[in-house]
Amino acid sequence: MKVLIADDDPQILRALSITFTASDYDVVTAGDGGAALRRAAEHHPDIVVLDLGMPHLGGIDVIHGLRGWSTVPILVISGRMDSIDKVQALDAGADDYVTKPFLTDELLARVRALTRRRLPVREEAGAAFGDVRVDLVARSVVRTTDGADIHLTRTEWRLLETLMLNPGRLVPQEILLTEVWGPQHVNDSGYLRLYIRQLRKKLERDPGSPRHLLTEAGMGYRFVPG
Amino acid sequence: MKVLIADDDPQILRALSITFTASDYDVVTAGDGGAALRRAAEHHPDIVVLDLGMPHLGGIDVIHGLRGWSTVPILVISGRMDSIDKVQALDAGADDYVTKPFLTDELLARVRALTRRRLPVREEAGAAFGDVRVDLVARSVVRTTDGADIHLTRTEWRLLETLMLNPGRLVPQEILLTEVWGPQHVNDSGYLRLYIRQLRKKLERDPGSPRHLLTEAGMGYRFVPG
DNA sequence: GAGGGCCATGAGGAAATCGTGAGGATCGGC
DNA sequence: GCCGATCCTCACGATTTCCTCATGGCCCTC
Repeated sequence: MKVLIADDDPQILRALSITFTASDYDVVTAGDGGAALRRAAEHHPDIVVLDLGMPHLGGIDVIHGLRGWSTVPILVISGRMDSIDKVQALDAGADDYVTKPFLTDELLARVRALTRRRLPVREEAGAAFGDVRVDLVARSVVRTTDGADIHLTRTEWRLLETLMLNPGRLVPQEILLTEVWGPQHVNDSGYLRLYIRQLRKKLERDPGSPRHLLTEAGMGYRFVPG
Repeated sequence: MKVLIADDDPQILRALSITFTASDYDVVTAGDGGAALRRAAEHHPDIVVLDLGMPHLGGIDVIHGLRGWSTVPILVISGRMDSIDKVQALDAGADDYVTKPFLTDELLARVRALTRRRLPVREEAGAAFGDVRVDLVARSVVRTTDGADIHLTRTEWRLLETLMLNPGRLVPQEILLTEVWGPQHVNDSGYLRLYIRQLRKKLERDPGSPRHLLTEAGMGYRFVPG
């Protein structure tokens, strides 16, 4: 489980890092709003812990920026207890709001509550098709003919996940590029083609004439289960 | 949007009912834990607002009971600020925890944040007519006679979508050309005829005498569902 | 019944898009 | 620093998609 912590106070940043690391999270940190957005696009965290009071690009702006392309849970930390701030942050797209000072136990419990929501969606996610069985939660692919494990890289997983979470639906190139390579991807689908090929090589019975990872020229790709 | 409010204090129950009703929620109430579980099973609310301090069957028990069969978002209200209570409730399956006294605005914002996650359940836009069923969201066409997938190209989709979003209405050529080929299209409807033909070939039972993609000479085309 | 719009049809070439192979850049572990 | 895994760049056929062109039918007008 990966957490992105964004705070302009180095001391708080450090304290939170230690807290989350001690609870077995992978921690990514950002010292300002711009860095938070870049880190999020780069690392695809499972949860974002965000200080509302950052200079320049503020917390609300970061929420808007993230929500432009991501549905990652966002927990806001703030020193301000005003109702207006809370409402503004929550309506901008934040999922929870904690005021300083807060207790570590409560923060961790709220993070658990937020990340738990994602799991049930993915628990059902996964499917068997062709010669393979894919488990998106466990991140494993098994070939059903001989039981061999098939290894996918990080980028391959992100791409496959985006496609498999929309079974039967056409997923536009733009969406795929944004989900896998972040919002400021290069507008060239060169590497998208490359990774589709990789997936077909590893998952399709006959990569030359795919039956489950289909191309729709000029539009995008489609995952067909079964 | 339907909310279940569970509290043993009739006064709070009434106040919350008024609050949520004023915000256009359908309100279901329960005065104790047992009633809360029964009402939830009966009414399938979109969100549950739960007081932790109910006698007999307490709030934690209700959370456990609900989580046995439902993933409905649960927001807990409590007079106790102890960290241990919050952690216990959140880890039992609650999604948010608010301590009394609280502001109405904040409560409503938190409820919005919790229910927002559920919305992206895609609604199917499309229609069935003739021998085919068209899903504009998934970008798929299935022939109902034999279940075969019918493939449309990008331009064909854009044209069909423009027509289907105006069911029964005449769509002028000028509108179609602008929607499909952009504002500075060539003012010749040569390719418009071509793609109408393509769509008829793929969607109409008898492309020679179309029943759903109709020509109105000199004016435009009309999509007739059914 | 001749002529002119307007539309349907068929075939074929231009252009965009895609699949493929080879190879260099980058990153993290040792 | 080395090495392997991973990620990305580039160039070239192959395929799909898009559009042009030419022909013929229908209907209305004159």
